[in-house]
Amino acid sequence: MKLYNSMTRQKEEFVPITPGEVKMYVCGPTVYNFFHIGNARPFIVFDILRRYFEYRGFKVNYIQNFTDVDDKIIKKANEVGVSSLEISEKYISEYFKDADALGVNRATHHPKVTETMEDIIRFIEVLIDKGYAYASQGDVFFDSAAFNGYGKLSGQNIDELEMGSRIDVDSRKKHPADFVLWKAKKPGEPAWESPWGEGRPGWHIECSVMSTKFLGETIDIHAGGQDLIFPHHENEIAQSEAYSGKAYVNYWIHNGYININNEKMSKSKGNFFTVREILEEYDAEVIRFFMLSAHYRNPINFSRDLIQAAENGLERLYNAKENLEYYLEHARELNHIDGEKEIVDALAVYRDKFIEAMDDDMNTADAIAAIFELVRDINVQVNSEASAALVQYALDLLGELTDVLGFLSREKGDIDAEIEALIERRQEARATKNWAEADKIRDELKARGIVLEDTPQGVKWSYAKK
RNA sequence: GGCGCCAUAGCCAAGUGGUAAGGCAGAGGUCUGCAAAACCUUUAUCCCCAGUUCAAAUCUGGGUGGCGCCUCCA
Repeated sequence: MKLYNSMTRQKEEFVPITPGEVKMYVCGPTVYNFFHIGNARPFIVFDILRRYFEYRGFKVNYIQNFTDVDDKIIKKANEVGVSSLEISEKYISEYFKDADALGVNRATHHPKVTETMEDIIRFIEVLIDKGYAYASQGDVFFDSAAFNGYGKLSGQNIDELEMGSRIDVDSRKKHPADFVLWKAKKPGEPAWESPWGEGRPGWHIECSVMSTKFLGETIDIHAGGQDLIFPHHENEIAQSEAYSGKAYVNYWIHNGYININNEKMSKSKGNFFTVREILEEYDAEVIRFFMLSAHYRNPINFSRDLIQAAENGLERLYNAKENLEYYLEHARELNHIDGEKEIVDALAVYRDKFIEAMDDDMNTADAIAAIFELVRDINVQVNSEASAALVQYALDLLGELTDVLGFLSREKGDIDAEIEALIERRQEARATKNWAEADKIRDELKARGIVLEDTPQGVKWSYAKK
């Protein structure tokens, strides 16, 4: 499999540190609010990367942190008048509600900063001992000039950064690019005991520590949004490589933004939609489909029209699945597959196309195209005349591929007796060519969210779109 | 000022050297009591200019337009 590595700026063959295993870390949310569609992109996209690795037989150790100590959490807590711990715990549980709803699988571990404090302090002590960090009045700074690879990920030259052009530089810093590892306590802030007095960790140090703690000093993949490249990931590299003397990450993977009217969706601009509000209108799989219909590194513009188009596209996939299920129940001749081997072989080609696309830097757009081509072939070749064995094969193959992308997981379930009776009554009306009555019942069911379709084998029902 | 990304049909979007995947929307048709689903047909020479090459959407240079990072941000 090839992955685009932000460090080398090219696609590279993925070679895991340990054969058959993937150690990956994804920067998680700062929990002070509901997350928006833009935040959801890395969660979804890297969940797919993980699923794909698992599909290909890798064991994946997947770590995603919660930043539960942070300026914004403290600010929110003060506004609401509760402790910052109450805020962070609340939004961790809200995070899981939305992420679960989106079908994002839970990470192997979801470590929190508050649970990693001792490790963080020990890590900073090592950096000071090694001469990469210095303390000043209860704060600890990383000495960026002491680490000679600073800027290698972002391509920034340490002396050409416009440091201080937008915010004032702390006069205690030796170099403007130095960043804080530990912040001394200010009044009204949560704090932990440390060798430098009471305080709390800076933002960048936590990811270095948690990644090292759970995955080791060198890991396979570190992922996140492109906006984390500088300074967050750059700083992580400096901290971790200064600490261990080893390469921190083999493959840096960054997703593109979600835009609105061609501008980055962000909390500070206020041009965002929360996942919570979009889920009220659309099924979670529609959001997945929407995000995966473009390559993960390209920006996606968000709009209702595009979500609507995604919903329509997804429906085509569901129709194919439901038609197959219907054939399976109503197939006239079962279990002899004479003359069908060629069809089976033809369908299997789409699995190869799917894998080829995913192997190429997770090209989900091409992978989805392969699924659509599979569906076209299924619709042409597999019908009510097909053997049950062939129908089952097509259904399994479609399920296999869509599972990797998290589509088509919705099951129909059973229909209730009252609806069933109405369908029966309509069938009787149709038998006597009482079309007015039949159409009236069909309209009534549609109003109740049940869509009927007449097929040569009988009537097929499905749920109306959300 | 430094670093970087993008520009393909009405819309979305793959394709990164050999004469343009897929989806949505639209039009026509087949099937159907009607509808739906499905199938068939139909819609592009790839922002502009110059260059390299037998051959470029794909490489190089120069434009134009848009976006991002350099402060917290997925």
